[in-house]
Amino acid sequence: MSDSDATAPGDTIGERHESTGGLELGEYVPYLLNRAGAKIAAAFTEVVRDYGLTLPMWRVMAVLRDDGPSRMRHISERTTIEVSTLSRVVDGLEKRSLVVRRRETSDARSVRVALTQTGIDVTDRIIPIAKRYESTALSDLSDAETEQLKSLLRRVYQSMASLD
Amino acid sequence: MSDSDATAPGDTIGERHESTGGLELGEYVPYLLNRAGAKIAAAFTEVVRDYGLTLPMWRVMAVLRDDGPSRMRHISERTTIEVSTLSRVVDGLEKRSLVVRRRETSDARSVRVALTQTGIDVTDRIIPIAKRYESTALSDLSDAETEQLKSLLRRVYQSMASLD
DNA sequence: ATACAATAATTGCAAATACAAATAAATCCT
DNA sequence: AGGATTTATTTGTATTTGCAATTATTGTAT
Repeated sequence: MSDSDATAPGDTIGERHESTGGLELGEYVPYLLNRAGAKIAAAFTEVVRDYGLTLPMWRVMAVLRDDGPSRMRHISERTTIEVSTLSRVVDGLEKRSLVVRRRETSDARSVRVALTQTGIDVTDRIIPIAKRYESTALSDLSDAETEQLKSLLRRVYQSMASLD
Repeated sequence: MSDSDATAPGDTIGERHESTGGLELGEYVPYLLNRAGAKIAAAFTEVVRDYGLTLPMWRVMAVLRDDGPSRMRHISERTTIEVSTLSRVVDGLEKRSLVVRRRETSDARSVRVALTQTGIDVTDRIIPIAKRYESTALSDLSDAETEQLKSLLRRVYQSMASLD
């Protein structure tokens, strides 16, 4: 399939830089990745807003539901939210009684964040919607292609993660 | 790697639900997408900082290099940067003499943003670095797999874009 | 044990961001 | 043509973010 790029070749104004210079964004993986991710994020931001949540809040909750009570550092790594930012996101969740912070007994520097029952309930109410959105995103892909995509994304992540 | 997995099973608040409940983040495409994108973005943020640029600034410049002089609306769509935010990003680029704003002659509501010669030069100096980072991200993938990934990402984007 | 570096989380603060309102110009309608 | 409507962009403002500094605790070396 030829690329369905929105770039009209016969643009009237301004010179184009077709063959020379450019990055060819339509072929540039970081661009394609960001674009796809941003679209899904934008859509889901609206969903969680109906539950009084921001997207970062939801991401934290999803991680806690999946991994169980966790330390800030762990949540930060899994959500890609900076710890300092995360600290305030958790403030918000705590204020809404969706999570509790508790000092770790084994290491008093650490904090253990856990969903409350309300937090679990809210998360479980949103999860089916999240899955529906995922289905929408993948609606044009066969099951095999979906698995292929997941695998490729994991490998790209690994390659980048090996840098730090 | 090797996560601190400090999940104590006998916890009172927020039990773990292995097979049930959770979203299985490791299988959840929006998560994988965001994670891979965030890693690349983080890495490249450091690169462009050496050029006195933020990542959004760089994205705008890359679009302008690729598409030629463009309107705000167009740049906003291509970069997924909100127009109001974009307006201030362009302010910054203009202050650095990397772009110029000019009123469109055909439609005086619109603004045409164009790279200056300096802007072109800076962009062209960063592009090879961008390509190197892309190569790193894709270092584990064959050429065929890379093409596959691009195609899948385009199709995911299309499916989401068809919602609005 | 005692000082010294490393780790976990929070907080201060400046910069970046998003939403809504304002401004300005083109298009539509009758 | 003239008033209402839509479109393109900018600005006001409250919120969010990220970096650096701070606090508290643990690990380590002597």
